[in-house]
Amino acid sequence: MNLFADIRSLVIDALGAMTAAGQLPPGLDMAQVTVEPPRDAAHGDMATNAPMVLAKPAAMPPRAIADALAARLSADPRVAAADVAGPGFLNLRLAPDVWQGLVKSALTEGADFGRSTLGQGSKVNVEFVSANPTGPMHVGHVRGAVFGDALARLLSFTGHAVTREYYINDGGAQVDVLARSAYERYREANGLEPAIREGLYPGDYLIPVGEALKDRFGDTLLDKPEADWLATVRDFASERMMIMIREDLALLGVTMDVYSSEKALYGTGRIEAAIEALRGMGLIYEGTLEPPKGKTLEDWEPRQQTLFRSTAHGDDVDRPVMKSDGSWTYFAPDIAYHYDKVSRGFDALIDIFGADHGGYVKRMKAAVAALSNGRVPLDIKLIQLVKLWKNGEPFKMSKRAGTFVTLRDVVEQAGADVTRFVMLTRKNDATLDFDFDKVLEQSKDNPVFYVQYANARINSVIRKAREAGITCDDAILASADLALLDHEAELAMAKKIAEWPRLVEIAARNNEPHRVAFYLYELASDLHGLWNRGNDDPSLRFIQDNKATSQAKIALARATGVVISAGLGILGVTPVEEMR
RNA sequence: GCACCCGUAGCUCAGCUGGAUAGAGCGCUGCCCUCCGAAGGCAGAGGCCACACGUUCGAAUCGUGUCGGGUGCACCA
Repeated sequence: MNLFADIRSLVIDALGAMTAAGQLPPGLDMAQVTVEPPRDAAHGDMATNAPMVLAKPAAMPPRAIADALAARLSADPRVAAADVAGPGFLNLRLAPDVWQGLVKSALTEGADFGRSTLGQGSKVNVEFVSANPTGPMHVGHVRGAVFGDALARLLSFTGHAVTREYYINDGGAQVDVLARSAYERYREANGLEPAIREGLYPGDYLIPVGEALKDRFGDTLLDKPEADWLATVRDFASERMMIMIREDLALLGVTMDVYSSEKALYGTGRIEAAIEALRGMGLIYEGTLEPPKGKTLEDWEPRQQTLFRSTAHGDDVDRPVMKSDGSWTYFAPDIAYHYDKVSRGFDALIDIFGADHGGYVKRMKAAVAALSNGRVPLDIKLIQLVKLWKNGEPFKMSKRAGTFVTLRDVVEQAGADVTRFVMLTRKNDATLDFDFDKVLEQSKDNPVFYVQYANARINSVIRKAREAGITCDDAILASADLALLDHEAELAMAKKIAEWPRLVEIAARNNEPHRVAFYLYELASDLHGLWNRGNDDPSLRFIQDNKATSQAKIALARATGVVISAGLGILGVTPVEEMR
């Protein structure tokens, strides 16, 4: 149930009736008509801009439209008052039983309250993490993983058919480096001195890989030229790395539906097919790029290459798909991979990249636009850096080669729930401070705690009420006499709950899960406020002497809890029942 | 030089598809527990929404330009 959508329908219907009655000219476009909460609650419960957006096309003064519309809306029992304000705002005040009914809806719909059909079952592919399989996940990956997972949950909740996908970058030079690094650990496992040269991965995490190589191959790979073992060790090691990465993701509570391999694209003709598809559109040509301006490259020389005319779809310069030696650039398999996603029938693609890949956005969008004939939108969300803090100072990665702050470090220190929530308390394109001390603090400084505390208080009320012999099952609460919820503070709480379905849709439309985190904070704040008003005014306490009154008030608390649980569910955070 | 992101209270940040007197937390001042968890709440002070012009009935929001900060810029992924 989305009350804002319901009232918007009411407004649209009223406008239609006005048109039929000759009060408005026919053929007006109602798409711009909105119903939203006014900025100031004193203005009413909902406001519509209809008179103002229709004034010009209807060639009528906004107040005239507003007056007529107000008269019609007032006839609906849900509308307690319709006031024209300012230049032509129409402020609606809804009857208390609308809000009381909303509390009931939240209880009967439970975990489905706020669920939306916005996506209409459209198939959305969310590609995220996609870390190179060369080592454990580090802190830089965590935010992208959390964001992608929360976005996937949000889109599922709003009626999209979501596929979570990980693109394994196992086709480039970095997996060869991995292989050479693992080979040295293999030599070490065989009792030889490893030569961890400059440019190899020195991390300890490869020691067990070396031992596993020894278990599998004994000493048969020793003293052989690289060409004999490189492919074998590379496959073995990158497979090991992926196992480790999956374990890391599991620590965060992130799972993938599909893992796609870059390497698997080579030798299958799929890269060639994608490039040929573009060539068929006249978007592939042989040419030479200009040197970048304003930046002197000492070794720059003109090169004849195979280029993708990405400028035809909004990019700044054309991009090479093939190196001058005839091998593919990294961009070519990426094109093929996105071509594959398009041909799998997705209606929309979302890529989640680190902010350092910003320069890659236009060309990727150009490729998808071309390959899908503009049918499939690609949204690329760039995830900004996370700055770690500890003891009041920046927490630096150690300079010691190979020791960096891993995902595991973060999760073990802060916990998955806290990590996830905090990572989502900022827009994806703003840098985020992650303070190890603060995130574990039990105070309202810490938004995770604050929201969890609200939920714990709700559960505490229900516990106490049950001890007092009051039945508190959702079904019972939903059928309580909610007309007893008539205090302005209680109705305000219900109004905040009513915003949830609307908020979810806004967040989903913009691919912005952080809005959920901010909303939950506000919801928790309202709950804490209501709770404390019970100190001054005993009639606002949730548990009363009268059983029926108690149930009505507990129903409100429980409805709040339903939304907190649903919201935390989208963020992938477990609601706590009790604070410890 | 070009592209992308950002510029909102002392600090850290929200702000929807343009809407009314621009919000929250921290910090500062002062209050509230014989009362469901004070791990909380209430109130106050604090703003040229970087700047200029433009579009509009209306701009923090859209457009152009300037200034300031970040990031990325040929066959590395």
